[in-house]
Amino acid sequence: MKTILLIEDDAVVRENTAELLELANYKVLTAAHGKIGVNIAKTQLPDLIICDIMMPELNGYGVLQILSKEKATQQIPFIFLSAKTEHKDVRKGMNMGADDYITKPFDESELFSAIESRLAKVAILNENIHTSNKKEQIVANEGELKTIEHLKNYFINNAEEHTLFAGEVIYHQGDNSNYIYLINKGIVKTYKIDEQGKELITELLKEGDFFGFTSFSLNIPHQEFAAAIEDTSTLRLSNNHLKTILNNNHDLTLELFDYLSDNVYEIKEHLLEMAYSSVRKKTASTILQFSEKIKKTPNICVQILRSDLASIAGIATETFIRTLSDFKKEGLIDVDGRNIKILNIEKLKRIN
Amino acid sequence: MKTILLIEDDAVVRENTAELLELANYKVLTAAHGKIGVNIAKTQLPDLIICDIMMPELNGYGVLQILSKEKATQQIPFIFLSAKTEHKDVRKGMNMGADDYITKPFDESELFSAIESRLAKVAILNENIHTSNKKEQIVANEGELKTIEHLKNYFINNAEEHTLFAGEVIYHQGDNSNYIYLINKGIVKTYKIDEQGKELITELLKEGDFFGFTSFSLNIPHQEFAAAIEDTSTLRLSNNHLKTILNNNHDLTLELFDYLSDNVYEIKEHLLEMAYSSVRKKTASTILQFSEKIKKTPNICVQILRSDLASIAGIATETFIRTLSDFKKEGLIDVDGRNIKILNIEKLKRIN
DNA sequence: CGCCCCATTGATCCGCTTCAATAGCTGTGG
DNA sequence: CCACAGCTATTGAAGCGGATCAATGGGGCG
Repeated sequence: MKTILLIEDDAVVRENTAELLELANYKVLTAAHGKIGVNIAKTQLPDLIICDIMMPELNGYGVLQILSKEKATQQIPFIFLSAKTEHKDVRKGMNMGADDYITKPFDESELFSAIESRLAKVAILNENIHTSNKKEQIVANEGELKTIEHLKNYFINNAEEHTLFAGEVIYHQGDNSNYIYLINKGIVKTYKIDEQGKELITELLKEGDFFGFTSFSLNIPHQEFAAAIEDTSTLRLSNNHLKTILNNNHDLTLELFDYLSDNVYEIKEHLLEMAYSSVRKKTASTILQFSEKIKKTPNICVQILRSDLASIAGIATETFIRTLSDFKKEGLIDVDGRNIKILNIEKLKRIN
Repeated sequence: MKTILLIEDDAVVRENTAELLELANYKVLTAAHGKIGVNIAKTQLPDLIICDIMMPELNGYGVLQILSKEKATQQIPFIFLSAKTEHKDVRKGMNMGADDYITKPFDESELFSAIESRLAKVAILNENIHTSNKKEQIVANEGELKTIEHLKNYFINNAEEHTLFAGEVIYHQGDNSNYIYLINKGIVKTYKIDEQGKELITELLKEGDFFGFTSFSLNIPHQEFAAAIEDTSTLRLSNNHLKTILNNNHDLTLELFDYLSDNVYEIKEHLLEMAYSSVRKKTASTILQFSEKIKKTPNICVQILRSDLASIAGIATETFIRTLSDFKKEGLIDVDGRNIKILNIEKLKRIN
């Protein structure tokens, strides 16, 4: 019988869910908050953990972080439980290494399918480890790249390094697309230029991000520009090379597909904001996004031109600066030269 | 030795390219415009055709159309040659059944790699036809779905039909995403709603389009709404079912990947316009896009609410209508009830 | 030390949204 | 078959938000 650890602060949800799981013939351990959860996880080593995100004492992210540091607990499948809220929270969790997540309220079928699929994955993984010592060697080649993390490793070992100075253009709109890039170090913007020469930044990319996808089967040239915002090192692999890899690694292909659709949603979010939001909102969410994304030091936007920030927001540089000044007067941020420090993150998020 | 037919009106380009190809040991036939090209193709049955898009007499699309109607010529690989121009033109060509395209100016390596890869595909195809009569039966199942067209057929035969009245919502933001949809008949919009309740249409989908992708490996809920604009029939297949199919059909997965990245570019284009274009431009390109996309009768926008059009453009309904009135006065369009008829398509495209 | 690029602030102007009122269309029920 | 309700299209007027042009201030790099 499989053991499941359920960490959830709301007693009602906790008990209902536990009951459900027991009916489904799992052994259930429960914890009312993160700290207890971590202790149980370490001592009992359950087969799977389901964990709420918003909790007092120690929240879900913290639990995941602690457990993923220890060898004994790091490979236990971890499923987040969250209210139907920001997509971003989810991605944050996934980036930290969660395996799946379920939104509250959920029905049984969702819950069980998530659990089963995660347990099944572990089973397959174990089997592979036991049966295939030979394969281990291939992992270093292109035989067995299951996840995007594997692909990143492959890039590090096999791709061509390409270093760029701040401001240098990586590709132009209309260039043939021959490479897929992974950022090794630095920040890159992809942008478009309209007929009047105004620049709009469509994506900001940092260490660990891929870019440069157009099409695998066709010779479609790039539809946008890419340039380094600061000194940057990229790893690039030819389109065809990557295609060969994908041909041998179906799971990876599906992961990349997900990566891309995630991307689509982010851009659509941007689209909505672009269409209807006030300059105040655009400004606020641009600095929030940038500081969150780049995160050298928390809550600070550093070393980026005002004009670049403005062209993420899609507004005039002067307007952007004016709004910054307003925010400063209102005590929401502090400006020190080129750096912007966020003082009141909550109020900034609530701006409309 | 393989024979290549080159159809190109510009004598310089034609001769240079022909020379290149001959050096590479192909037999080359040349034609100075579409009509000659079609004749040569029918009589000589080359192994591959390279054809310019913009030509006098009969343009590239026409050539492709004619040749794809005849059994003898329809399976000859067809590569378009085009100036580095609108992405859209390319997609148009691909939809009509071209196999690849090359942008001018090109270098030899591009040209040869395109040719080789197409010739290789044909070789594989032939081999399959000769060696595998058994497989033929499987094609009807889920064994061998190589292209998106195959997938569409599969949907028609296996997916659950779902009919909707105009205005009916297909899924809400926050809903769990369990299905992938193919539109059988009708028009669907996907849209987002901002905090003030304003609606922005992120995509318009018609017969033959897929939508509803979120993630294959995770339980990510929909991040937008989808609703029928007119009475619509969709075919839907569960996420897991599609995933199973993709697991068995790698080529199809790559095609879907391309389909999605194509999508990304379209949305980014929209983003740029949203950010910096005037209302006149937004209005013009909205009606152009809609009439082109929906194309019941050429150059007419029919049966769509003004408010829907305005929320593609991302502007107020009143502003949209006002701009329509202006266009009418300027003789660019004609308005008849809910219908909009485009009179001067060129001028409309040039609006800024 | 000086130049140049970038940040900042001011003033003006116009395009677009919003609110409001009216006209036109469509479908439903008596 | 007509009348009325409810929705959609259209036009008008007013007010404001943001772009643009222009000028000044500041900081880093050669």
